[in-house]
Parts: sequence; C-alpha cells; structure tokens
Amino acid sequence: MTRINIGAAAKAAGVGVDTIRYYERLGLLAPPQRSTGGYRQYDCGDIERLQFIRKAKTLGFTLADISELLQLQDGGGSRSEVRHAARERIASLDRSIRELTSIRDSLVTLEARCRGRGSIAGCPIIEGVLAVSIERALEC
Amino acid sequence: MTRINIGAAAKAAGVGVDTIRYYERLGLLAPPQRSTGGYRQYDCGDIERLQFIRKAKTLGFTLADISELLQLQDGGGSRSEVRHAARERIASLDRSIRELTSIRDSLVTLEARCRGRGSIAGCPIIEGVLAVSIERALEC
DNA sequence: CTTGACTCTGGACCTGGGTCCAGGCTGCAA
DNA sequence: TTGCAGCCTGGACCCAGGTCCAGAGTCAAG
Repeated sequence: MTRINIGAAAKAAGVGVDTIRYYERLGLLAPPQRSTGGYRQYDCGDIERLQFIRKAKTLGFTLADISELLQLQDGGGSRSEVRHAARERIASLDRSIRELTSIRDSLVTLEARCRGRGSIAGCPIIEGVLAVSIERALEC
Repeated sequence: MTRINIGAAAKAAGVGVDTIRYYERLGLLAPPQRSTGGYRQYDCGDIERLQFIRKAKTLGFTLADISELLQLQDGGGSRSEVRHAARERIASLDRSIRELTSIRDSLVTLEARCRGRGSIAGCPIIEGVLAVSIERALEC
C-alpha cells in the first residue's frame, strides 16, 4: 500500500495541508500512521475520504453534516439515515432559495421604479428600502 | 427636538444597544451628541438611519454595501449610483440563487436514486457525492 | 555533508456581524 | 439617600472554516 506525505495528499485531494490537519483535529479524519520521523502517512482511502469531504462541501453540507455522514459510513449506518440527511439538506436549500428569491424580487421592484437620474433626495430605491416590510422578508 | 438614550433608540429601531455602538465604531452612524453625564443622545434622524441599515440588511446588503449607500446619502451622491448598487446586489443574488439551485438539483438527483433500504455499502447517495463534478457545481 | 524542500507542533489570526463582560458612572424615583 | 435601572469603556468572545506563523526536526538529492 503506497503511503504519501501530507503535501502529496493535499495535492491529490485538492485541499491545503493545513486543511488536512484541521480536519484531523475536528475528527473528520482519523489520525494517520506516522513515519519514523513523525510525518503523517496517507493512503488512497484517506484521499477518497478527503475528496468526499470536499465534494460534500460543494453540495452545501457543513463540516458538522459531513461528520455525521462519515460516522454513518464508519459505523455501518443505514441508507435511510443517509437519505434523511440528504432530504434535510434539500429542504434547507429550498428555504434559502425561496428567501433569496423573495429578496431579489423586492429589489427588482425598487430598481424598476428608478429612472437613474437626479439627486439622491427622494431616490425611490433609498426611500423604498425604508418601506420594506421586515416581516415579509423574514417569513420567506 | 426630542433626544433619547441608547436603550430607547435600540428599542425604537429594533436592534440591540451593542449593535448601535458597533455601528458607531464602524462609522455607519456619526458619533451622537452626549448628555452632560456622557450618555449618547439620539434623535429621530438617527432612528431612521438605523432602520435603513436594518432593512437594507434584510435585502442582503452587507454592512460595507450599506456604508457606501449611506455615504451617497450623506455626500449628495446621485440616483444612478444608487441604482448601480442595487443592480450589483441583484446580480449577486442571481448568482447565489443559480448556484444553490444547481446544488439542490444535484442532490435531488442523488436522492431519487436511493430506495432508502439496505446497509450503507454501495449507498447511491454516498457514492454519488464522490462522483459530483466540482467544476460543474462551481461554475454556476 | 550540505542544501533546500518538506513536515512537525501549538497557538494566533482572519472575515462579518455582532454579543457579552467587568468595573465604574448617571439618572430618576421612593 | 438609597436603590436600582440604565449607561459608559475597552476588550474578549462567538460562529465556520480555515490560514499563517515561528522555531525546530526530517528527508532526499547532489
């Protein structure tokens, strides 16, 4: 089994060396074997795990979420647990998308009222911001 | 002109007293008049400014954005500058919405492949995460 | 054997937007 | 006048997810 140092592992997984040590501190990565000189030594299973973390992160999972997913993998969790995590993440994404869309629509409405000419006094965007309903923006 | 202490101002504007002092440190709020005892004293213009900040924040502007908007107001900027800021913010919201939607769609695809039964080995969601194209998720 | 690249550790620092704290004043009412 | 709520200051702390640092040790090539 080929074992590589942290720098090569970082390059292979597309992360920084500090990030790998950080993940180890967080418990996302088990403490790896060490060389006689004390260097961390990684194998391809470790690289795959790092890639999993990186890709799950691009799907918007937090490191805490990812930690749970990895524990399911390590502890022989079930697929229904994984599916549950995925569904929660989708629901959370849906909430974020709805909220941002609502904010966007409010701003587009304000922007459309503005001719873009004249001094700032009475500017419909500035005045419109003050008229924004906080309640409406928050409930979405 | 009625002047009120920081606690009443905070209540009127719907923020915390620490937040007001924080905004003052950041320069979003000019240092207010003080009472003989050194208490900060606010008037209704200050409250309106605080409400502007709060509402602009619900529209997703950062405090740095808001600082620019307030400088435009203070310095007699033009409506076209305000409109420009609004358009930039809308474009940024559009990017965020597209990105989240793309992530959501990837996750929905994975979730749909999962029956939710069986052990974790070979789970289509877990395996699917590793197959996620980072490039695709990032370019959106 | 030396050089230079790499790695080790623990801890400090970063962004953004606040929040909390101790220890000491102020202001108002009973 | 005493009591208590509110306010003052500067600085520490919080979240997430890293990033950077100094000073020392390791490793491989030349």
